[in-house]
Amino acid sequence: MAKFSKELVGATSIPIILSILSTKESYGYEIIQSVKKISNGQIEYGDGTIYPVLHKMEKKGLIESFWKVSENGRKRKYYKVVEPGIELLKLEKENWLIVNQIISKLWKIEPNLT
Amino acid sequence: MAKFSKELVGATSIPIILSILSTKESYGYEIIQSVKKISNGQIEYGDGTIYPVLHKMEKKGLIESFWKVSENGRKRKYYKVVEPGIELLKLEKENWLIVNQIISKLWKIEPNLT
DNA sequence: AAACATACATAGAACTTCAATGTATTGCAA
DNA sequence: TTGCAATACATTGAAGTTCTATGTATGTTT
Repeated sequence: MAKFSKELVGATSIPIILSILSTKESYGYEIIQSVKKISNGQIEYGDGTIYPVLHKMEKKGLIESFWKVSENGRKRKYYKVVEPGIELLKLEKENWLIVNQIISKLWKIEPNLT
Repeated sequence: MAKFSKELVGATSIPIILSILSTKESYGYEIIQSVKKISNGQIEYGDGTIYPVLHKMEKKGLIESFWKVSENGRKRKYYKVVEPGIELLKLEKENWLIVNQIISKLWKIEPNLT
């Protein structure tokens, strides 16, 4: 997969997916494409990564899924974020900013803040 | 422990410890105190967190340990970072900056990088 | 002497990761 | 028409990770 450590991937996959779904509902394959595009190819989730994470998020009540048929007849499992997911996303953002400040202080670089 | 998710803790513990050890050699208990101080109490590693991570880092050849006796007779296991650890720290920094930019773009926060 | 802080260690239950493998369907090139 | 690639979702399980709980030990303070 990508060059990032699995720890970093593990720590950011849910926040990233929640962010994408908070702008519009999407399906697994498209989410993979979105992340690849947004990261200029730096992050590339595999099937074995995205689907278990989506299933876990749904099980945790962060997102909901529903099937749709596209215009060419293709069946897709769409996901949309629900309230608990929105709340978690806010929390993840706050925490990320805090940790980023700590790390920036440690590394003597300017943290990015609003 | 702290309020951060274990994923975020897991993704940042090694880079943070490497950073601390890159400024001066230290021992477990002191590293815990340093991190707590730098983060204003936001991050608080427990014994069960810090020692397994230090052992893993040593096993991976990132750091080396040696015992010292302090002025009051107390034996302490000091750790110092070695070349592979320096290299990994550079990599972790780069990756963190990249991921931070991706996340910031996603969250519409202006990243401000050196 | 007891309590607390300091100091290091480990077990193991619970959880996580993701490559490998699977099934399925549509579009396109040969 | 066939074969391949892209699209699309799914699951297993080996390997790894997390961290509470518990342990031992020692110096300092009460």
